[in-house]
Amino acid sequence: MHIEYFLRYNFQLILGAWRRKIRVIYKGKEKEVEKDRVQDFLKSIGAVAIRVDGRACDLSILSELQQGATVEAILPDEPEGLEIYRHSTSHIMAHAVKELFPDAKVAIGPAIEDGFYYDFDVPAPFTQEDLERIEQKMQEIIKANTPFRRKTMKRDEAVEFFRKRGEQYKVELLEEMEDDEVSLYEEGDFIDLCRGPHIPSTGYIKAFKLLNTAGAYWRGDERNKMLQRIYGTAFSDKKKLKEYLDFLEEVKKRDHRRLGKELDLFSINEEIGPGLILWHPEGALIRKTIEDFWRDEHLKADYQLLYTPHIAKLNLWERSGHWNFYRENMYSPMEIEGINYEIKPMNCPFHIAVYKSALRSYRDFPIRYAELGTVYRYERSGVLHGLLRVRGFTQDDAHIFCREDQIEDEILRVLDFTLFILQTFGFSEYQVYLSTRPEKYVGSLENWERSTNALKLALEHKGLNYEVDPGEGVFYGPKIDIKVKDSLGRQWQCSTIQVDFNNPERFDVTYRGPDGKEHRPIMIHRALMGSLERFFGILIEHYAGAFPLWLSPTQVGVITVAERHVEYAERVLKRLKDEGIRARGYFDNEKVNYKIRQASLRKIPYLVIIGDREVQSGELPVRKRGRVQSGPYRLEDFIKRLKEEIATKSLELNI
RNA sequence: GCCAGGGUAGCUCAGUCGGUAGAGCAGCUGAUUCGUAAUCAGCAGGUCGUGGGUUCGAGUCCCAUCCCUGGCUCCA
Repeated sequence: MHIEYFLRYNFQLILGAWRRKIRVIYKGKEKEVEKDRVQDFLKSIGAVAIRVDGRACDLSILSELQQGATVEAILPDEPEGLEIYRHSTSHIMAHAVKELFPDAKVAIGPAIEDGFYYDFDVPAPFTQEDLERIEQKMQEIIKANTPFRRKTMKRDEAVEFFRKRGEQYKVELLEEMEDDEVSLYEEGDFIDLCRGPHIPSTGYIKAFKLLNTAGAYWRGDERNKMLQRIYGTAFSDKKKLKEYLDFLEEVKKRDHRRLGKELDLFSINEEIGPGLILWHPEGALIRKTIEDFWRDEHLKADYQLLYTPHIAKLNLWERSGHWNFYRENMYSPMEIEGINYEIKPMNCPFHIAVYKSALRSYRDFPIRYAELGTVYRYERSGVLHGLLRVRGFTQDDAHIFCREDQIEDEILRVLDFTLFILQTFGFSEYQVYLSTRPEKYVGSLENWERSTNALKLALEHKGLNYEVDPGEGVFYGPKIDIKVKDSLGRQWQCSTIQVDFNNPERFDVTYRGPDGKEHRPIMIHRALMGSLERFFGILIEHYAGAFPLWLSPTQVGVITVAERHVEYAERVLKRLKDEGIRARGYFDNEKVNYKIRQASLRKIPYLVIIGDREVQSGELPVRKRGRVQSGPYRLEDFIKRLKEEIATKSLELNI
């Protein structure tokens, strides 16, 4: 898309050669534009800014351009243009807020992924009505079409300027800047410290909406004052804004907490405790199906399955370093017979203990231990969120013990395995991140170097594009994180693969090498789905509650028309169940429509309705989820098709 | 943990100025035996999150506390 715009709108200014006229290449055609009219021309194609020799600038600098400069239009439809556009909208919002709340102090107001925000220091939080008033005021400012003007000031001068206006946050920002000279943007009565660039005038904004308010710490530090943040979004036209608002609606509809309740999949109970999940029968059935799949595939992939306890002596975590690094997020120890025990926050020490239960040889390698291990971590109350952020969850954990020269191969295997598992659930787009050494770490720099390289090599070998996340590694080693894209295009981090040189040392893990001497193995920690609870939440939203056949808790609904059909329908139901198909009968004395509605609300993939015709013909017409008719099929044929679709874990309903 | 909003029947929600708590769905009972997204009638269902206070009287006002929601911070 950017290429297209580049071709269509890229043009060159060659000043001097034509003095008054400028050669413009526009839509593939060369034409001359009066120098004075270039700005109008750019406006006519909707450019929000220009890129001069690759740097984004205001349109207004056209008059100062040097000879031979290459100028490219930045449009609001490309990422950089949209960012400028939204950033300008945040200024307009701040302007409106200052008009309505003159005592408000402004903090920062950047463009973000889907819009923008601005933080204010105000005595009372904004209400919904305030937002409406601010929106109104913004409309007025946009209608007035006031220009954004860039000004420059010496830094000290700017400090003085903002101090006089009582804008202490701007003063604080300025005082930490290195530059001698800073830029300010003035737009009507509003002036703000800003790097820019900005749109030429407020009238450029065609579609925006203020979305919500929230408290936010100044500079994101919880020791600082809590400011009031207003989130909003802006798009280059009303249609795109509407699409985005519709998307937000769809997100709401798919909310796993709502669907979890509607479909009776799980619940969280205040009396049990926040962040602790109760899996209801239908949710538990889905989980069982996922777990069976997971175990089968792990056995096929030469993993060995383990079960380990839920509590253990605290000194294990002291030894691993977790107590030191994550004490805040671990539950308080409990004293048993004078010794402190801890509910487990992770599984590794147990797997290490299994490893150490016998003398290991290099010939045994790689040793792959896998466990669906339930762990408990204390999460602060404000961060809990449905299934996505909980206090007790089950990791699909594994620890691979191997020699250093086996790391790359093992990582490659794990990568392939991960992608296979994720694809089975319909996640086919990924974003891969390589997280490197964090500020607080343990182990030698050399080990960090080597393990980071091993991860890098594996990724390159696999031909996966990845981004480096500097400093985001775990304290004991670097990691690869994989984010999947769901059916709404949202990204979720599930899989993580971590190299660990540290724990084998701390726990004195060894193996006997070909030389007959003791050596230190390395460990790879990995989780594919991450946490079953969280993954389930993501799946609910990904499928909007309409699970593919193999995962559906009820796969077939059998509905009778009248009481006289029940006997036959019972036989059909039993036959389906005997074949291992999760079928459910709707035989109560209700109208067909009512029973179809009940089953449809449950998002059951296939329904068969049994009336006189079916009893007589012995054939079953099938109603697919989404009101599509299929068939009719003989019962045996229907069963065969169901089994086929379940076995292949098809994402679509194919019958 | 912090800022804000919220918590009323199993679910979704109404409840005016402080005056003795209401609807739809679900549940139960009965009638109806019906052909592709809600048949009709009746019945039952509540310490208004919890604890305290103000008041003749609190779902409503005040305080505390728990939980939920949106963010912030955090996430082995």
